[in-house]
Amino acid sequence: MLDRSQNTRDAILDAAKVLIAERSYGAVSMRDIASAVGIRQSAIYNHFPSKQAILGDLMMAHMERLLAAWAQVRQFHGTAADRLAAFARFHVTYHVDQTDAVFIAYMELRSLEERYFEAVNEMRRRYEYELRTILADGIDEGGFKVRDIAITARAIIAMLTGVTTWYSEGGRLTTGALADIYVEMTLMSVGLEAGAGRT
Amino acid sequence: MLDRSQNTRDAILDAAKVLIAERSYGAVSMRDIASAVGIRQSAIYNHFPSKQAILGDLMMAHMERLLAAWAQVRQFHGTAADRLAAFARFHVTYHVDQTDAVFIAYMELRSLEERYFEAVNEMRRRYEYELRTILADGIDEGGFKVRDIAITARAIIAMLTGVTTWYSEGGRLTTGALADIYVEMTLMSVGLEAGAGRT
DNA sequence: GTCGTGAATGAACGGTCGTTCACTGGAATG
DNA sequence: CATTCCAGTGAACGACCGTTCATTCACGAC
Repeated sequence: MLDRSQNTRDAILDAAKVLIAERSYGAVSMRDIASAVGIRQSAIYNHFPSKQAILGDLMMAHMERLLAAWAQVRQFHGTAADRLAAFARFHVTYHVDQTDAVFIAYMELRSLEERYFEAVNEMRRRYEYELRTILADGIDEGGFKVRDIAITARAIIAMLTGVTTWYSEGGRLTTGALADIYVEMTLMSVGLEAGAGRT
Repeated sequence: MLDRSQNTRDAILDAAKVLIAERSYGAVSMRDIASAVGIRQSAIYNHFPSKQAILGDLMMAHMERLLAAWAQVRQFHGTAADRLAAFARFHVTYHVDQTDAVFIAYMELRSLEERYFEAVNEMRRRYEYELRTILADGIDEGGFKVRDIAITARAIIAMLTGVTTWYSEGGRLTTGALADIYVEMTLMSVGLEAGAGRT
């Protein structure tokens, strides 16, 4: 049965995600992961060829899901301000639900062997490029005050991603209210008035 | 002679800082650190009681230096916009020269045993409080558009600290020009016009 | 009912981990 | 010159690491 195999595989990925986010890749052993799943460590090798492959799979899957989710949300029409607001809202709301995966993606890049590293980095570039395009359009349309597209894009992504380092589910704000604040700060950070970007 | 001991101790801290930033705490062994210093692993125990103590010392020292450096720069006079600009400029220029230490401080918090963790976290809170005070003053004076002081403070710090994840010394921008861009984005992110904050 | 498939097991491998300890040797002190 | 001091050594410790492998066992297909 394919399902049984897939279930175990997913359980391994889930357990690894939580454990690695908690303790870091180097501090989590195959025995830890196996024990969290309820199997012996040797059984993991029926699903993954190595510990590295688990980390690689985790990070590749995370970036692929991120790009796919954004592709479903992005709009090519509307003003650059609207699209920037949409990007900021998407980034915050998507990341807030995936703090473990985000943490690993930003933290364990250096633990990745080169073949995985290159692929993950390429996807990060593609994602950043989406924001750069919006910024460039906003400058062309006028209205955006951006001194350096590359730095501004990274600054915005760093600001938005920062939410994952302190957000906890039981907080005083709903995800929507939280996103509102970040959207407004993002718009203002490129010189737009608060309230621009109606999305 | 106290000097010889102190030199070795500092060399251990320096080597550990570079190695841990490169590979993460869990992936660096006492043998790695000792070999980078040019001694055997057992000699480290003449200077530190444990591997944890090295990490703890590294992070405590980093936060203490950060707070001390800010204390030397901060001004109590001037408008809130000026002080916000000064904070942003300080944060970027200070962190750009210490990417290893910053990386470790934000990355290996979870690797810290509780007694170190609490102390380091308390210093982080103190630093964040400095920014919160400026934001609160800016709201009182009028001119700052801030919806939530706590979130805005964290968003700004995340944005500014992000510089350490991609900055490399041979880049196309001088530190000053880089800081200019971040200062402007910070000011705009709280609703000030570009060019406010003359520092 | 037999067979093939593949997930899971448990023991074992060579290696590395953090840490300990009896020791050595050279410099500082009297 | 004799003594104290301590950074540094090298071997060893028990534990744990990622990985391998012969084996077991439950299952769906014929």
